[in-house]
Amino acid sequence: MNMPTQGLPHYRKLYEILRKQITDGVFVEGDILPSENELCTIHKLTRPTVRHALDTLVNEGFIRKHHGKGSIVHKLPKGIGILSIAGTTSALGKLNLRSEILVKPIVKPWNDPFMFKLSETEINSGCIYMERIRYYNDKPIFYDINFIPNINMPRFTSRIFENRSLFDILRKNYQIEIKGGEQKIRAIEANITIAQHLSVKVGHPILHLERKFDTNRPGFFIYSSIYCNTKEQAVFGIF
Amino acid sequence: MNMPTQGLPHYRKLYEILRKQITDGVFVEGDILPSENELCTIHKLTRPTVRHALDTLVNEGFIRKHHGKGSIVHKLPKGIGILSIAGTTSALGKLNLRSEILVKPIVKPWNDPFMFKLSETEINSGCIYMERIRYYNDKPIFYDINFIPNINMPRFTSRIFENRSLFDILRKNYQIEIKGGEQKIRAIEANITIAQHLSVKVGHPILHLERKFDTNRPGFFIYSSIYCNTKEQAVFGIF
DNA sequence: GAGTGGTCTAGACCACGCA
DNA sequence: GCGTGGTCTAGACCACTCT
Repeated sequence: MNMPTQGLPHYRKLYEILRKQITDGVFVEGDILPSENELCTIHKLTRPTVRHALDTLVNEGFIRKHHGKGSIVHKLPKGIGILSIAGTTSALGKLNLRSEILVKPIVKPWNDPFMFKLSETEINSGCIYMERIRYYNDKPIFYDINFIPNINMPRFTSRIFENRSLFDILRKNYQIEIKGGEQKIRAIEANITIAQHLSVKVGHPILHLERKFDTNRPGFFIYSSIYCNTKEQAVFGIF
Repeated sequence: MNMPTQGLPHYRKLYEILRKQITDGVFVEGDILPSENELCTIHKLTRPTVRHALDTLVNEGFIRKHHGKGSIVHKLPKGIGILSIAGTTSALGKLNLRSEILVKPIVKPWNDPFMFKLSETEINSGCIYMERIRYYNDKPIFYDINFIPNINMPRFTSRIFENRSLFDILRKNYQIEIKGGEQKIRAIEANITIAQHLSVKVGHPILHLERKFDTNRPGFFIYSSIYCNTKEQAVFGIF
């Protein structure tokens, strides 16, 4: 399940260790992590390296630092965290997240117009298209449509996605890492399609996220259009 | 208008310089910034310091780094950027943003229930409450309600807010800096109050953000509930 | 005063992109 | 091959918090 820490830079290894300890409950909300100097001696690293790891945890909202006190574990979000989440950081509460493929990956031309500006290369290659529903506590919460450039993605359309993270597959089979991204956020009314997929009435307010992910492949971006029913569960973000 | 750079750490000064050059158009989308080594010699700094400044710009979406190439200026968001924006980073497109006070700051007890859990100290102190409408291109886009703990905030209720940033006033008059925060995001239907303030029909889909800001004062948080009409302008975020 | 995180220096070696 | 950013070391001094 977990990725091996071999080959990763030191600060990343330490990050993964501490992150796991927090999500596993070794450290809980309000706990103080070992001090930077202690982490240095424990892991045989120097302070800039340790601080790099801690900075990442701060950016992702797992800890907060307090000058003169220490690094304090922040409360884990109670809602569904899909914002500000990138890289190996996967959605929180994933134990309760189940996904179901609505449209299996197929190769087709890009939608026109598209939500983001595309490069010539992207347009000429076409895209791999798939639709998914994600359930939270057995209720359909997310209906997402994904667009992946059809550039050097062998056998992608025949892979099994059920209950597997799209980003996990991209990382493990194609060595594609998500480095960041941007998104447009809107509140819209559910149309007939969205209403059916999310089990709501037509006209129900829906959160719409249009996202563009940066990857470690230059010029290679992943796009998602996500419709989210926030009636019972808010989407959670940090900044 | 601009804050003086005296007293700021070196990496922060360099950040402010580069950020201004980007927002002022000295560097435009696609331009490559001077290399890290060049910035070192220009500003008489060492690489970790320069990198710290660049890291901040990356986190806020102003630049992207490409291994072996350089730091490339990212396109500035076209929508309204109020997510992932903290500290001295103010909203983009602010030239077109005008704000109007709906309810002048008054001291009152906290709403019960409140959108976030409050500490005993916060509850016992009461809060400073104010409501605002913000216009984008002369259309009402944001209706926001702000809650500030009434702890050591002399003369706050008599200050002039019209067209001034709340965060600017907090920084300049009370030395309060925003360090980060968290938010809950929902799509809701406009009720009668929201509909009036944002000039939409009752039932119109509205983006609702409930935000909690961390500050440099320990235990001191700012809270905002923001209703946003995203019909014409999406809200923009980076991650 | 002791310990914490915040800032900074002055180097080093590596992997990547490009000509 | 060269310049770029990515990682890392081994120190240093300061400001803040708590006792």
